[in-house]
Amino acid sequence: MSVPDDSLQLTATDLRMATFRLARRLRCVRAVDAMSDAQLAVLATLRMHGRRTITALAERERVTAPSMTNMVNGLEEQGLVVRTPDAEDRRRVQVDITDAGIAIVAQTIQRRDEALAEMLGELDFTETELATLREASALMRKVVDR
Amino acid sequence: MSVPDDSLQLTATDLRMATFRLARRLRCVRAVDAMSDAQLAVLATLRMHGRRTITALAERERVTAPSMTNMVNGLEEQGLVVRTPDAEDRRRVQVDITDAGIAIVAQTIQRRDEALAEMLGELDFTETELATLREASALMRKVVDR
DNA sequence: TATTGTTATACTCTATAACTATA
DNA sequence: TATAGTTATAGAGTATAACAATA
Repeated sequence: MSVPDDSLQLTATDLRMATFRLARRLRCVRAVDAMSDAQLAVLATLRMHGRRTITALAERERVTAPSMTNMVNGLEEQGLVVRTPDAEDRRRVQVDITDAGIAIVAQTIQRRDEALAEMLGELDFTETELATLREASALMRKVVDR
Repeated sequence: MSVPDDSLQLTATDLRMATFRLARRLRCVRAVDAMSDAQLAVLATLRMHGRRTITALAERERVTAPSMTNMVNGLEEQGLVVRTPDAEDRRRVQVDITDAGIAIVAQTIQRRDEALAEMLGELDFTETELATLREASALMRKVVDR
């Protein structure tokens, strides 16, 4: 190994604390107050990866199929997704995000980014500090995607 | 202002995405699988800041007083917190974390840090990259605490 | 009167078990 | 038989409204 375990542990502790606190702070910024994190996560998945079956969505969100059925019911009632029967395998149901659903995800992301950008701006960070945050972001995504 | 809006917005978007993904990944690591995020957050607050009234806990966790009453009931049934009537103001109830509650918070934090340290180790990050993550963590905490 | 906490009630998200329809 | 999805039912966490006890 190239670095001592101490460096890894210290870095992990710092990063864990900072990540949870910032996520918690940003999570409460939404396009629609009534929208739950669970619903928003389903919409974000559909927006990024396109139509998915109930089972595929349940696996991705790590919930059971009945839970996903329930959640898709709620989203469909709000007009944010639509169910389409699968032509090839008639047991399956494809779930698509609607334009209204896309708009809510886009607006939530925009609000969070604006809120965070404003926080960064208020602290008068230097270009060097902002660059550090961007480099760290790239490293964090490597950790998640590894 | 010292830096262009573009830098702020780009940094905010990178950091928002990385933060949410890493938090989501680490959130599923717990000492006890049956423990919810909400319960864990209450325990962590009590461990860090000491005894608190129901109202103070509700404000800190941004939930209503009835919700906090409900959650404290659940934690008390599990022996993780205890209610103590306030001697000075008998309307109040002080909530204290027990040794069992402290142990669960400590174990969860340790598991998450170990999981993250292992992820960092597997990617063979350099000392420079680890330092970038620690610097970014400090900046993120400044954002949250500002 | 105002504040602190609880109870009553309801809605959402979660689960497991049992069911239907299809492969 | 196995798979995809739904329904039935239950528990946890959330809310608002109404209440009791205390300040």
